[in-house]
Amino acid sequence: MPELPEVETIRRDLEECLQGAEFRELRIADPSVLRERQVDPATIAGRSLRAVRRRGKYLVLDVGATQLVIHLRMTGRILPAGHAALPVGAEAVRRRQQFRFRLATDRGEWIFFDTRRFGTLDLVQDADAWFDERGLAPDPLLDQAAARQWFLVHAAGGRAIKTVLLDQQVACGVGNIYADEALFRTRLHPETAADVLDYAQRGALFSAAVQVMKEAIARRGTTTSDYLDLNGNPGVFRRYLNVYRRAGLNCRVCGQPIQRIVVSGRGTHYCPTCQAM
DNA sequence: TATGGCCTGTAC
DNA sequence: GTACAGGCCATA
Repeated sequence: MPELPEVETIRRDLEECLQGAEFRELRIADPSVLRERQVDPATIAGRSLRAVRRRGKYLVLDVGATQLVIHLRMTGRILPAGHAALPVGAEAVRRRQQFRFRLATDRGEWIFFDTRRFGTLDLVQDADAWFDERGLAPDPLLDQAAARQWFLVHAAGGRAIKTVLLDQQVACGVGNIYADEALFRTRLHPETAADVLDYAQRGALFSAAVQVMKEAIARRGTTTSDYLDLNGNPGVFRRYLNVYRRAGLNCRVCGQPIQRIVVSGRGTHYCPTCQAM
């Protein structure tokens, strides 16, 4: 599922192929994709793409007065129209709602394809203000010092540290894969209460999260099942994972089997020896 | 602060 | 047939 490294990979590719492109049409095929509508979708026609930005797991297409805020959630993909990974024929008809919106430009057409239809599109005037209103944390890569300070202050309370790490108001961009990996690297048990950690431990956890996400970007992200980049290719960071979806396999550090538990409703993977409570 | 709902494809 | 994948939001 796309987390910060996967979204950043898509952002870079989009920037490379679409920066300066002129938009012709934004066609909403599945109305449920569109949440916030501060701007009429018709107004993007004839405008050119100024920049492609990202904050956490949100992608932002900046068209001047309009900002298209895209969230891929679990199964969202952005692919060129006609790509082999898209269903065709009767299958495409059956799954037409999964073609959630289309973006036609003078450089071709792109499809937001989303099997489970959890993804969202918000049309807003000022994406950063919109994120701030929702309490989203600063981006840990774009604004590392501010995000670190924010994390030190907000990673508190009696919640499990894994839950806190997944809270986008505390550390934005971290999802289930990189939360488990950052906790492993910091040798923290995922159910440790956040407020028993001192500032040094919180800082180390933040650094581990940033580090593992940077390494993942260098490998174009992690594909476990659904994620594909803009060209339809998977990310290859999966082979460097230490714990995520490795339950029953041996820990690469101590050789003991990796365990799977559920923490706030999510599959959580850790080494009981390296990450003793 | 914790849970259920949103969704559908895949694996047992 | 059932469990599971899980980011985010609404609700209790």
